[in-house]
Amino acid sequence: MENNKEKTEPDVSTEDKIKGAARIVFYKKGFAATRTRDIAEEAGINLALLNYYFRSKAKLFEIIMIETLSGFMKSMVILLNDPKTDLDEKTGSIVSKYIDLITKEPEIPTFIVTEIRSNPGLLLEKLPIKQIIQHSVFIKQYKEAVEKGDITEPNPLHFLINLIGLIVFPFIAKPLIIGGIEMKAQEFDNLIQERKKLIPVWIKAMMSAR
Amino acid sequence: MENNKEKTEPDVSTEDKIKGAARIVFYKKGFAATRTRDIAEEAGINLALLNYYFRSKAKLFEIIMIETLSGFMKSMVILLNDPKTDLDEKTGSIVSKYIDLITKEPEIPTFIVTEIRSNPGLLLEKLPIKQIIQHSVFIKQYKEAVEKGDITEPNPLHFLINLIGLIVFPFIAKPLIIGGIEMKAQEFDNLIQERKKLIPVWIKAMMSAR
DNA sequence: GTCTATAACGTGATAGAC
DNA sequence: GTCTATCACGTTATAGAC
Repeated sequence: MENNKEKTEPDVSTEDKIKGAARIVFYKKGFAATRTRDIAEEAGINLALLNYYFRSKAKLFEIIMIETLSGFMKSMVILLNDPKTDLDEKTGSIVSKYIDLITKEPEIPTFIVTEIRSNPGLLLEKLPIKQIIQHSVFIKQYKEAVEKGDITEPNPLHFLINLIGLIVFPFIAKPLIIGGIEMKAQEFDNLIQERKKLIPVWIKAMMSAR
Repeated sequence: MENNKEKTEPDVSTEDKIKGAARIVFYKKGFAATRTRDIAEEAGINLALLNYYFRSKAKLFEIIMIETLSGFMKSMVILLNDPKTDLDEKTGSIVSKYIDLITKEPEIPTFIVTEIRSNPGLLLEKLPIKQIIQHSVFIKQYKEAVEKGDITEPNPLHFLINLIGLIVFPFIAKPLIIGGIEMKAQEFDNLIQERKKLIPVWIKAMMSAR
């Protein structure tokens, strides 16, 4: 029912049309390579309206950036702080949740990576990752598992980097995989779906390796 | 002896000064966000010289891009095709080689990822990844290991994605790690050095998990 | 709120003197 | 080969009519 492009949607506000279009274009091309004309055209509106609703290209970008980042992190924080799930369940739900999420919007990881490079300061003020992760249920459970000997790697940062990396990296490297090996888009999707089952198994094996 | 910035180097050709500066600026900012003036300034030469030696910004970029890509892939192809090493040794040498390489030039992975997004066609003509990898010694050895039951995951693509991802992802996510967790640069380097020993162990555990 | 027209500016590239 | 000066163009942003 609401599955169509913005252009054919009748009852969305102009402001939201612009934001939707900005998301599409910024995700695909990044800030520097995006022209405000691209956004206006994608939104099906006049160029001047962009500056009427948002003051500038930079301001519009910042809004998209912050929304994207916080939207992306939100599920992570919630899942890591769930007291009702153990470590294995947390791994499984994060893998499943994020592979689905990124499959729907595959450009997001590369977008975040490229744009944070040119603006590293923006996020660390806006997103209090540190506090949330350091006092999370996950960290507590991780330390317990290390003490019990279920996990051999004492540093939870390796765990998180590996988990997120195994999920996200194929999407970041997608053009290289597709292009380098002449893979069809459908085959790539299958590969990703396979990983949904494999990554939790891999993670468990890795972190208890000796 | 030759450890200084280009600016103070006496006896490098102007052409090489420009290429060196272009590498630095393109790596850091990407094609779209780079101004030819930035490169000229970094090289300590006049802007007009850039167009004298290289026809345009795009042409200069293409040279840097191709040199970077082929330089980055070269070691991989060689190591994967070495008939004298087994799978474990290949893993170890690739991890060690690439962590050292990227530690020296940490911006390369993000540079490749971001710039290939806007120019996916460029590389797949220039780099015959497919042929080289499909007929590699590595593939042969991998299939043998699967048949012997040493490896449970039948698809070598997962192996390669995981291996490269575990190596490269921390560098790509570096601003997030450093910023998000308020890590010092030195601590990050230590983390990376730890991974040099850990990744081979992890990979072995992952790929023989059941 | 939305449009057209245009100002203001930045950037890639070149002409031409040395 | 190297420089200064400048052109030509694309892009962001705004003024002002509707």
